[in-house]
Amino acid sequence: MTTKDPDGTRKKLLEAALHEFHANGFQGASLDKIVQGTGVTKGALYHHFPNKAALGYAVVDEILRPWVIERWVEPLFETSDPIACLRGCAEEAMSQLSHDEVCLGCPVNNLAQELSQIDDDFRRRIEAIFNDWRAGLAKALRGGQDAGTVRADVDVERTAAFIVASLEGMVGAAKSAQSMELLRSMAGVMFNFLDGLRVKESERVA
Amino acid sequence: MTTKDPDGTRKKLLEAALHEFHANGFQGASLDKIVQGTGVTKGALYHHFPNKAALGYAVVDEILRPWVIERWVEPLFETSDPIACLRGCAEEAMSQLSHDEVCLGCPVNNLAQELSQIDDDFRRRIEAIFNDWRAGLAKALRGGQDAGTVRADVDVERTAAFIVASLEGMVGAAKSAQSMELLRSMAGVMFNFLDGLRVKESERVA
DNA sequence: GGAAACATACCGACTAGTATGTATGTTAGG
DNA sequence: CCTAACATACATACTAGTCGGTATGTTTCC
Repeated sequence: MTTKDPDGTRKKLLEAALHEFHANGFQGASLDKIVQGTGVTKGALYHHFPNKAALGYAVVDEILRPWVIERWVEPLFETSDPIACLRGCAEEAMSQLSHDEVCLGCPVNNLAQELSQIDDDFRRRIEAIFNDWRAGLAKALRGGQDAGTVRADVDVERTAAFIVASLEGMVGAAKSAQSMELLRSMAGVMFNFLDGLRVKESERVA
Repeated sequence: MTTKDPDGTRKKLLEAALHEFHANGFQGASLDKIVQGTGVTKGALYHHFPNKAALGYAVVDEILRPWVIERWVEPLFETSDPIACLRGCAEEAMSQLSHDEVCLGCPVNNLAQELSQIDDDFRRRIEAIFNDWRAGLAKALRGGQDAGTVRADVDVERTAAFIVASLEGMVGAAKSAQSMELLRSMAGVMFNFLDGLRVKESERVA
């Protein structure tokens, strides 16, 4: 230890924990391995977090939630064409995904599926992320309706929920198949579905 | 122990293991708890299965795989309207789902998401189930095209993959939200999507 | 300014408990 | 009577979490 750096130590622990959780799940994650990777010690870990669960909660709240919002929600804030915007998010996410990352899946959904039934505090925190996402997407679709890019008969809340669930399902399927190709195939169908939500040129109100 | 019953013992172990895995995940499952529930002892367990992983593999191969095939694939075998058939499967599945079961999610996808990255033998076995499902659905869609119920321009393989992934994603989202209502909402959007795959009445070839 | 008093950050060996898996003993049945 | 089927007791490894102790900062007060 060269010098005290509480914020840095905390951040290192969160990052290391995220990777360990992503790779092994929360239950499979070992605190010893987490601290080994950072050089930080267990004493420091328990100085910053009262227990393993609290470390997990902090990872969800302080890393995953901002990450999802930044990548998937904020881009939708000021667009009149949410469908194109969403497609852009998806394509960017896919383009940045390595083979290894495909095999690891979505860290948020991994935790959701592993822990929802086991730890209700975990579940609520993760659900907050999905709620933000669904709400942001629904609002953007609504905006698209106002702007005339999205069909008026689309139920924005339900459609948003379906889209978010499908995206996570696709990532999960690709993870299980270890196949980026499968992910891209399914994305193609999803994009067709999204196009089906558009106002058709022939129906366009000038 | 009143009498010896190897097949029965084995089956009891598989059922108990399935429930433990479903409730706590594979890593979170305890062999002691599994045997406690059945009255069978640990010696019997290790007589029938060399280790915990083998027990898990057997659950996937001998319980989950037949279960998925029976519920989701076989009904598609002899139908000329796969879209209606699939919808029927989904609605039946939803109608039989209790609140607790919604919170537990799909046992197949739970294991897939938990273990794909950790144990490749697990992953391959689970992937075999999804492959069967996707292939069966794709074949049925193809049959629907031949029968004139499904549009000819539908890419059956990719669409099948998307549908399976979306279904699992929806169940996973409902699990995280602990909400049957959300599941039904998303199902409505899914059914609309499926209807979009139909040959429209106006385009029907007599 | 400087030292005492205190607070925060961090260290790492240790404990108690639990997990899977094993070794050995007992029983039932062809 | 011999082997498969089961039971019990135990070994071993690993886990989360603890606790006494140390080092670095920060405040207080003469």
